[in-house]
Amino acid sequence: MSETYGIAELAKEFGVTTRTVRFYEDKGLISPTREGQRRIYSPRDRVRLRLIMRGKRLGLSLDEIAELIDLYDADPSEVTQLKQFVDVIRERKSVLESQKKDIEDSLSEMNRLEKQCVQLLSQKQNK
Amino acid sequence: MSETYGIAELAKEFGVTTRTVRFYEDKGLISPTREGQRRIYSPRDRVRLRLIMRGKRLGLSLDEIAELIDLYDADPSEVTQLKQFVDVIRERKSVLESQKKDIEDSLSEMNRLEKQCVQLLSQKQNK
DNA sequence: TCGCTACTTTACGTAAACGTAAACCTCGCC
DNA sequence: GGCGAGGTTTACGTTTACGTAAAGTAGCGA
Repeated sequence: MSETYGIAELAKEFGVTTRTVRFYEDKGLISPTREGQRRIYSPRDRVRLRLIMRGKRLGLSLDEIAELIDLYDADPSEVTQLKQFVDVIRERKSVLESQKKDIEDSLSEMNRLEKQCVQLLSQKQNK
Repeated sequence: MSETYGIAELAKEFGVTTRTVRFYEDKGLISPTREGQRRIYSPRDRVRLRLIMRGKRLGLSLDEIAELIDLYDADPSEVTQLKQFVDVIRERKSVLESQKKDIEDSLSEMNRLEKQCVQLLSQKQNK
């Protein structure tokens, strides 16, 4: 029998409120079962929450995140579907690549700034 | 004498509406000069717009972007300020690093999915 | 002088992603 | 059997980042 989680437990683990977790359910991002009226979360729900959080860190909207999660779940049988599927994946990849470039540019600027500061500091300290 | 730009011109270049450009001015992110009542944008404003767009692609809020732009502009004279400055930069760097990791994870998942699809496709095609 | 185009201010509207408050279960414990 | 902790639904409130409409202005060509 596999592990289950309560709402407070998951909320705490991911650093959000229970309201947020319920909100994601409203949006169809997770679908816990019920035990009476209480929500019971499966490991699968937990994985989804992890995906949601990563999406948010990358600046995606909940709608975009939903589409991505569907990507993981989908199981395209038709060849046509499969081809569309590949297109979506490549689309997504190119977005990620350009985002990666943005980050690398930002990082090298930050490194430059840091270097300047450290140098300035050593100058001021040594006089 | 250096180049200037009109609002429609810049809006078009960055793929946003003029409303958006004015909104950023409202938020203090850019400050064009005026020629009569019309806004005149400098190359500096243009650079800032570029920074704003990159920030948005990385999922930052306009407030966060404002802070980052201040980072570039700031010219800390005091040693104490300089040290704080370095702290802020390192903070920012660590956020970027973890974002980079998220992206790389996403990318490898996409690659895995793509591979699966392509393989499935070739199976179906060859039967 | 008219009319067009591009720009302006003012202001109300909206979608997303929750926050917050109210009022109601229900389970375990003293 | 009361009650406190933790969960639930319902619903209105809030912030961010603009959209959109109205009404005015300024320059420019016919």
